[in-house]
Amino acid sequence: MSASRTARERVRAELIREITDIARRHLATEGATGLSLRAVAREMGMVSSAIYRYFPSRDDLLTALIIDGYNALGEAAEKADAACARDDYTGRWLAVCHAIRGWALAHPHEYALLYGSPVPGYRAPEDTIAPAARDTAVYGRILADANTAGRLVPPAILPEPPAIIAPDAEAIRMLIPGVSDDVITRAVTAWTGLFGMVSFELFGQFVGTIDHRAEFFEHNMTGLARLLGLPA
Amino acid sequence: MSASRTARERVRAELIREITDIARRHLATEGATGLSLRAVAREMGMVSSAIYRYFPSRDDLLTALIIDGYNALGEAAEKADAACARDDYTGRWLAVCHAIRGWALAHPHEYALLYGSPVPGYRAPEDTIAPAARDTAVYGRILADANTAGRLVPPAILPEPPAIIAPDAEAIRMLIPGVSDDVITRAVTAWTGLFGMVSFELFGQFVGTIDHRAEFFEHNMTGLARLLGLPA
DNA sequence: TATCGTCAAGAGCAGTGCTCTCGAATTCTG
DNA sequence: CAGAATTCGAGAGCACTGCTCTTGACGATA
Repeated sequence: MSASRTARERVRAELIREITDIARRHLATEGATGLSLRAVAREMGMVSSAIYRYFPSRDDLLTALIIDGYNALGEAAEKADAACARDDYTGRWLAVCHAIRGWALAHPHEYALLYGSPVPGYRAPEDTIAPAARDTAVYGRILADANTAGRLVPPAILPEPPAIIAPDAEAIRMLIPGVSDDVITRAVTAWTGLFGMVSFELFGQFVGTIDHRAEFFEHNMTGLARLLGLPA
Repeated sequence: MSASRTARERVRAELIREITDIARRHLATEGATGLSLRAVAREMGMVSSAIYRYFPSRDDLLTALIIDGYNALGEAAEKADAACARDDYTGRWLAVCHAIRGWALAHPHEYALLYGSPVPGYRAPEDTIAPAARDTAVYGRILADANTAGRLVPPAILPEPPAIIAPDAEAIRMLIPGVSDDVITRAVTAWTGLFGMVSFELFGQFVGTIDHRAEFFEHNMTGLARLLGLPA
């Protein structure tokens, strides 16, 4: 009986996959607000109301795309990290930076969906949290590895972090075990700096000022690596 | 004759102001995609088509709001800077950081319009470029002042910027006259780091990890000040 | 074979941006 | 000052959106 049941479920899963594929294509060309359930249905040769059998609302379809996006970005980061020598910590950091930037440039609308302004009226459900942490997990592992190898030596140019942020640091330490609060605040600085730079480039803030964006990015990420205390 | 002419123009200008005011209120509550010309017209007791006499399209209304937003943010930065002692360069930088973060937290949807994902199908016209540079002008002045006073001493922990970014640095030097290419790349790092942190906080990336956001922000901006070479 | 759940289709509601036309008011001109 | 020209608000209408509800058909299950 489960055979016939899975038969139904299989065609259902296949349809869901087809919907998300088309939706992702529309998202890539039109952007988030241009994503229309009716247009997706039209392309599938379906009537619009039929889509609602598979996605109860537009937001649910958006959620599926967001989860896919986080996973794709996380996978890109993982692959870039895996291609480096394990003890080349700076190289791993830079590889992840370039992977994230590269993915963002290749999928601007998807990146905007993940790290841009939240879609109004849309509230990210719990399901998106786990995949969202996939790239930061890669990042944390690099820093933790460098730290345990004794290769994370932050330059003493910063004041000590205030004691009040200790609980926050404790939470972040789950991703970067073994490091000091000082390293954790530096890690947040570098991480936000990375995405700040990618977002500025992608959202047009560099138009007219910075042309050699890859080189500028590379240099700045190297600088953040130094601030983190990664070896030169 | 110019009196009667300005009579018409005056009521026209007044109506435009009223439209943008209502639109800004709607934007603040509903967000950019929730901004509806018909809703604005309804609130004005106008019929929807009449709005098009004043704003040829929704994008034009959006452009007006964007320009207003850049000016409001720039003014907040200017005021924060002006309230500091001229030779307290670190204090001025921190004041501008907090002003920008404060404005962003107070006007999240407007901030998203300026620094979030670009509205799909919307192309920023030339008119937005000048107001957009208002806050960066404040920033550049602080660094230039510190530099001419000999109080900008960047710690020697970074490699030299590659020669290929020299033309970009030259363009940016218009905002921060007199500084080296090295300082310019650091300035970009700090500036993108500032907005990266504000965007992360505003767009929900810190939910569940960082709770003491003001303190975390303050500490990280202080760190970026050190990286810039501003005095302790 | 009869039943029951799943599904696509269609109509319909309320809303959107935007265009067009048509009178009325207002401004400019002779 | 009268007539011409311009500007403006109102209304209807087009094509589109997300979403709901009902209807009828198909296929799996007992």
